[in-house]
Amino acid sequence: MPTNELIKGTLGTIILKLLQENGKMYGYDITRVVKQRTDGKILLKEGSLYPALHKLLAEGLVKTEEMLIGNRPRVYYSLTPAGKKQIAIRTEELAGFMESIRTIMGIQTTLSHG
Amino acid sequence: MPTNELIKGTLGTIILKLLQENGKMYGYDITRVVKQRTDGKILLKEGSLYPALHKLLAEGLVKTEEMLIGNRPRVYYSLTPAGKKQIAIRTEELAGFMESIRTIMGIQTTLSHG
DNA sequence: AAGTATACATAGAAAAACTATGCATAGAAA
DNA sequence: TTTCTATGCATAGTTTTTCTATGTATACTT
Repeated sequence: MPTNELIKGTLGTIILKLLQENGKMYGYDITRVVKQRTDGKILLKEGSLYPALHKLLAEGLVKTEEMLIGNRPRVYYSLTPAGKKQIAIRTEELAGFMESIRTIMGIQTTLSHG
Repeated sequence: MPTNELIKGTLGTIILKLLQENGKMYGYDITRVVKQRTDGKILLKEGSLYPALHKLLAEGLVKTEEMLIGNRPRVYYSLTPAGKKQIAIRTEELAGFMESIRTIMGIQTTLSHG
């Protein structure tokens, strides 16, 4: 029950969200998207990513589909129904947590308003 | 070098920020302020708080001042010059990280604009 | 031929927060 | 007066997460 635990499990939530957007993705793909979307600020390591994916799989939140591209194996991940449900829950949890942190820290969000 | 590590160390940053605002605080005090400011969403446990305070102390970012209230010991923490410098650095780091997460997750911030 | 990018994986280390204790004072409720 | 709750500090040990460091292998580029 991660009521607290100051944000742990963020990576799992990020992965679920990306799968929701893109339908199916494979590991290497995810690292690139995260890197690109964060201007290189968040660099996922294989040692973080693959265990996180395996955990989501064990939890039944994602499923896999293996295929060969040429001679190279590739494992696509996509959401299960349970995974789809989890996204709303986790996103809200994460948003709420970040809102709390912002309240404490007095952090302003970068806004282009017009 | 916590370039990545998905937000670990947030607690230390929170503590520094609260000390900056309030000048000096003691442990139990901090748990109450955090609870209050986050509407009970973040509940610091002693097992998290005191080790975090001790670590900040060991890093030279805070200093202590012990006193007795009646017969009860109380340990006040306040910022050292090094601690004051750290706040800007860590706050920016945390803000940048949260901005990245928001970008990935597509989280909207609650705004009252007019 | 060598280097870089792609692609998956795991073992072991490190860090952070947690649970569960322990001790003790103080005030309120029963 | 006893018990419960709040205050106040502390640590030992566990769990979780991410990391570093490897290992294997294909594919493309130079």
